[in-house]
Amino acid sequence: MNQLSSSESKSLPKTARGRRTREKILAAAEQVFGELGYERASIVEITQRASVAQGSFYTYFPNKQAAFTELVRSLSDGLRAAVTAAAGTETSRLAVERRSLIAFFNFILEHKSLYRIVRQAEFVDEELYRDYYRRIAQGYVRGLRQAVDAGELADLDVDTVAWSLMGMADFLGMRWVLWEDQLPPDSVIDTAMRFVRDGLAR
Amino acid sequence: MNQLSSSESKSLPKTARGRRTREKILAAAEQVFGELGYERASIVEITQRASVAQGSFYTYFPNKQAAFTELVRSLSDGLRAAVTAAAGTETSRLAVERRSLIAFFNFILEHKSLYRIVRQAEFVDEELYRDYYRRIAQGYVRGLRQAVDAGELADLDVDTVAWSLMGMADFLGMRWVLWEDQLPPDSVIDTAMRFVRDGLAR
Amino acid sequence: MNQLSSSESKSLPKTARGRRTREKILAAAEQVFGELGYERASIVEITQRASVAQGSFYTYFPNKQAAFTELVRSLSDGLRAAVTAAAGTETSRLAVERRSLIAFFNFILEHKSLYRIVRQAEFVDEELYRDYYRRIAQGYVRGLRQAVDAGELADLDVDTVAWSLMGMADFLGMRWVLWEDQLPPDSVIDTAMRFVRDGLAR
Amino acid sequence: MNQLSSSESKSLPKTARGRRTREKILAAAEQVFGELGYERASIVEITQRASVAQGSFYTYFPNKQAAFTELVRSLSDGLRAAVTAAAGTETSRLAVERRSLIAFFNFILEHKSLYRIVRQAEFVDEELYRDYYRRIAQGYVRGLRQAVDAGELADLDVDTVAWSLMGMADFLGMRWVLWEDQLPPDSVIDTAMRFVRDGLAR
DNA sequence: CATGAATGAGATTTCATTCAT
DNA sequence: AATGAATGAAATCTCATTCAT
Repeated sequence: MNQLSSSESKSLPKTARGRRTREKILAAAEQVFGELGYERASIVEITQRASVAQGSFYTYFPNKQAAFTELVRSLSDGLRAAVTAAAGTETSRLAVERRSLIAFFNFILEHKSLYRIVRQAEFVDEELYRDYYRRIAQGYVRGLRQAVDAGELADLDVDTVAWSLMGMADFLGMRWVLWEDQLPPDSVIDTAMRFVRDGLAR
Repeated sequence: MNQLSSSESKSLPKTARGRRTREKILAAAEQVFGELGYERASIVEITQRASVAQGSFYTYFPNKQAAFTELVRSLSDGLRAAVTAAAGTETSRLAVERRSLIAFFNFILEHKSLYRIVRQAEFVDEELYRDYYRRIAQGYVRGLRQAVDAGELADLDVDTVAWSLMGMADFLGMRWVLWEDQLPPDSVIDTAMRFVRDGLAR
Repeated sequence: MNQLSSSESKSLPKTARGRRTREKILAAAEQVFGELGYERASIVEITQRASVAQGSFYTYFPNKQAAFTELVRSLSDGLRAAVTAAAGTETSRLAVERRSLIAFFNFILEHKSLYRIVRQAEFVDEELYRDYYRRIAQGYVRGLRQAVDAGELADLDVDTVAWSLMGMADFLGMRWVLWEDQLPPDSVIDTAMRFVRDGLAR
Repeated sequence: MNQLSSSESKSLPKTARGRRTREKILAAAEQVFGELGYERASIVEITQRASVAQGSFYTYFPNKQAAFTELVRSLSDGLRAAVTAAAGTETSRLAVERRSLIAFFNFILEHKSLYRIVRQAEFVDEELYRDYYRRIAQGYVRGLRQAVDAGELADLDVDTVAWSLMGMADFLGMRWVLWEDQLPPDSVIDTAMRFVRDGLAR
């Protein structure tokens, strides 16, 4: 399910040493893309931070874009995994919502590059970018539909709600986690959850 | 419509011919920045589309970034003006909210470049980018605070709500207006407004 | 009929200065391609010899290949013009043949790069390369056909003869002009012409 | 068939396995050099086609050029052997000439890479390139001198004639064998031979 | 004001060759 | 002998910006 299926990699390393080098490059790429954006991120910068020669980049990636794409995919997978895991055994939709939101905030606190990388994706590979959001929306839709079916929520248009909730989370994350470099205070989470609870109530 | 606070412009043109040239360049820039993103947009491309010589760009803007900044400012102003105007004489917060939302959708339908330009701004001038959202948030905050004070809404943390509403609108606009190139169907707007109404109800 | 029809040029210079620069670059390119071959010829080397900045190359040619192509075309045109002019008012086929041969030798003595450039063309643009020879062959064919029709020559397969004569001239030119940097001695020319005379006699 | 005078090879393989690997590499090199030319041919491409690791190339050749040189030598030897063998027991110069020509056409039909490889040689190792032609010319000269001495041919300058004949053969081969991928039709060979016969007649 | 040429820094990518295993 | 990773120099090309006319 994860990035090993990514067929865009030039050639997956066959030795342990190779694997290590590839990881170093990807890690550096995450940093640099996050800091400078796709266009301003240069292979020189990436390889320097990874402490490898410029040419080594091309041992593992056919070009700049491929590394970027792999990064987006891998972050996207990581985020969805983290959020899914967070839901745990909760059953009430609202409890799941709260935990997911917190998991999301935690994830981006760890990977602050995510925001900037995803937003750059819009200009690098539009489909990739849309897919990122579509996939997250799908998660919301599935959860919401179940809850509606179970009579737990009002019978709203789940698509609209999914994108609304995603927008909320995204902007709260940007405002507090990204810009202030901290988890949002409880008051924010409580307010947001109350808003959601009532907005979706039957 | 555009306030001349833009102090980064070299010198505003004095002749009518100059003004026209400047406008042509800015219009071309909006197109090109929107299509290609800041980095990939080139002065050659902009001046070609504007049908002026490359050098003429520098008659009106000290550099690429200045033109971009002015564009962001001008779009930002335009958007806020449109939304404010839309509110009109409505008094109920919800009615204002609905009209604003629709005005927002209309504006970006006209200026689809707005999204892409604003998102590029993150990598060109971070302050500019944050300001764009902060200013819009301020508008929300003001309105919400009044409504809360008037007892029209529940006593929620207005900051959180402002960013949530902005996120909702932003994502719905992206999903329907930007990606599908149309105003969202009524069902979307209705669902969103119901959600807001109940979420904010006392 | 000449290179002004070459549509591959990025943009023909509009000013006198521009025209001069373009010429300087082409002249340098002829040198460098001739000395080093297409692949080893670098834009740096070309622009240095032309005493212009690297970027200026791209003001006049979209890429390395375009400059090369134009060069081949222009040399090809030059050669054919020189040979045609040399024939002058001679009427006997053999006299024309002798003058053409000498004109050919003179031309390549002036443009020793021609050989090497044309041979590189095989790897740069195969059609271009073939055209070069086909066009020259055409010239031979036309002349031969007339002479045959006039009963001046034996009724041989003109195509075969054309390519044979071209091959002879090419190799004699390579052996004496190119490698020894001199016009072939009279003995060579006389022998060759005697060979041709008898070989083609009725 | 290949003489091991190639002193530039690192060390000839001692095991059978080694010999096989070396051959695989050379065969691949012939292909790749023929298709892409010397500069564009890459070691990666060669070793991939030979199904060996990149490093293995350097087990058998000190560098790219050495492999190329060996290839040229080996093709050159092969060609001369084939042509010599074809002459067989013929005694008339013209009969020998005809058989040689046909043998030449046959050889290049089998080794179409020959042309392209030899022409690349001009830019890789000029001496090698000249030697290739000089050696072939020598063969012609020897044969012609004998025929002249035997009173079979007119007393022409054999050097000039040798290079002329070589040029003819080369161009006919290029035009029909290389470009049309077939042995030249009989009419071509007959015309060429008639031309030679009369041109060289006493 | 407007034009278009000129500049040169910097970016991506390729590839022969070396080296550790 | 063979493998595949690592290296780094060099090449092509782009483009914001400056300048002469």
